[in-house]
Amino acid sequence: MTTAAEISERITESVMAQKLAPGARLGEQQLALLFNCSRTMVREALIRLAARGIVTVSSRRGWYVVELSVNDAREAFEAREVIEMGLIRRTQEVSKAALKRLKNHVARQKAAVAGGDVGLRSFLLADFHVCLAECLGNNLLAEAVRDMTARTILIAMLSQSAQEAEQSCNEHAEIVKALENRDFALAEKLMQVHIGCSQSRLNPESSASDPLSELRNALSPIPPQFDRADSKIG
Amino acid sequence: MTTAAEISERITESVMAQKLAPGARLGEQQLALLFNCSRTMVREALIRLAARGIVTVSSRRGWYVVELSVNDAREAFEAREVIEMGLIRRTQEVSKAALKRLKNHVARQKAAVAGGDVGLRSFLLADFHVCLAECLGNNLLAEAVRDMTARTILIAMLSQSAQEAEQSCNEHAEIVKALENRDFALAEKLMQVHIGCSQSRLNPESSASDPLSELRNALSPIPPQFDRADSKIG
DNA sequence: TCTATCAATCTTGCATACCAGATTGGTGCA
DNA sequence: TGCACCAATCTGGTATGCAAGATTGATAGA
Repeated sequence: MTTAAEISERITESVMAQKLAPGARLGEQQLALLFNCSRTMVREALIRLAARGIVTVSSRRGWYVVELSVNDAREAFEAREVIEMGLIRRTQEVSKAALKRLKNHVARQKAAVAGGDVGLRSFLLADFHVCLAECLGNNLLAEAVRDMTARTILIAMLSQSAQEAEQSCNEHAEIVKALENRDFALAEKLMQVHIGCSQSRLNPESSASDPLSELRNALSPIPPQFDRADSKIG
Repeated sequence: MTTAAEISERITESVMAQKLAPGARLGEQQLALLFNCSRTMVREALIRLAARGIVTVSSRRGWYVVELSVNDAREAFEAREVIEMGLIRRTQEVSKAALKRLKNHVARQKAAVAGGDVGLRSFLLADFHVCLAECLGNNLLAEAVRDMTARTILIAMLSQSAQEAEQSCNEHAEIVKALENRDFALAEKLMQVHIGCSQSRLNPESSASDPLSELRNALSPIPPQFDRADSKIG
């Protein structure tokens, strides 16, 4: 059996690892089978995730990973900027232990980027921000950052390229370095640029509030050079 | 019947109105009776509230309004400062409609302070901060502010005096005025002082993580001048 | 051939029943 | 009198069952 907490954690992590796309269906019965538990447990997990803005339920139709509107997207990025920059701004010192933890985290990110496990890479790059909030001494805001980071991932679903991931990772390293040098103004500025970058990489036509977005995207016309001539089918 | 959303809203509002003290018991059966619905609905509401940090459950003992530790208290106030100051800082303009709404809200606060309804007064003074976040254009952060404001209320349970309420209200008015004058730096500073004030008014011996706090408080020795001689009982 | 209607099926909504741990009050023994 | 043990009861934990809305596919009529 699996507890509701475990189920919701697994789902959150899968979202952060980009293993669950926006709009993905989360059937109660399916999940109950998968986690070998009753629908009650699954429902409890989904209700929690709904309260955190990760999933939504459409009455008697099903549970789905949220699909954010462009305004939702703006709010999520703004929220992260406000919280993460604000946390750095009011920091006066970062403990040795915290710095060590952060450096360690960046090292793991580097390894994941080099290793090529896209899921792990995506998760760690997002989790860094949660880790940072914890290291700056506020678990309450760290939880908020977790939810909001998950949301921003659900927008930027255009899977990050290896190159972009490496840049992200480097920016994280620079932020930690600035914190170590007690140059908090720089750290704050770096964070602003870092979050701004993710946001600017957004594909403005993607997702949005259009319930057909997924289909539209999947069925978009194929460029000539990849046409049937090069396909094995047909 | 009552829906889970309504139940959780009612409980949140009661907390904000200081009608539910930290540590207050929320029995499933009791609530089901009160709201004329099944325990399932009540549980759903409580699970949501738990995800938002308003209530906790002690296994097979019961649900309770959260009692925050001193560190939780620090984090909650810090979180509010970060979010609310950050939101103001990045504001470049407040729409006419938003200003009107804010002024209207302050007027309602004034009326409540004058009127003497302690519950309504407490609720409105807290709700102002949620309203402000909404007016500054971020509903996601507004929801976060709601939860965190509720938490700070659960710390400062030493019911605010009428005088303090009036001061709070005046500070809100000043913040709105600064926003109207586009003096966002001033507004940010005023907000910092305002939140700092609530925090500094904390009674350091209150609540904390002591499970006996409520009893301890209720059974604290009675000062001589209010002793049995003046009591009708005995 | 196209469309409108209906039935079968799938999925959540909600209540209830039963289980197990925690608490409390009582009882008997030292 | 005080303590330890036990049983009754209270409370949440979990599963299950049935109801009802939504969807989909089939069928019959135009």
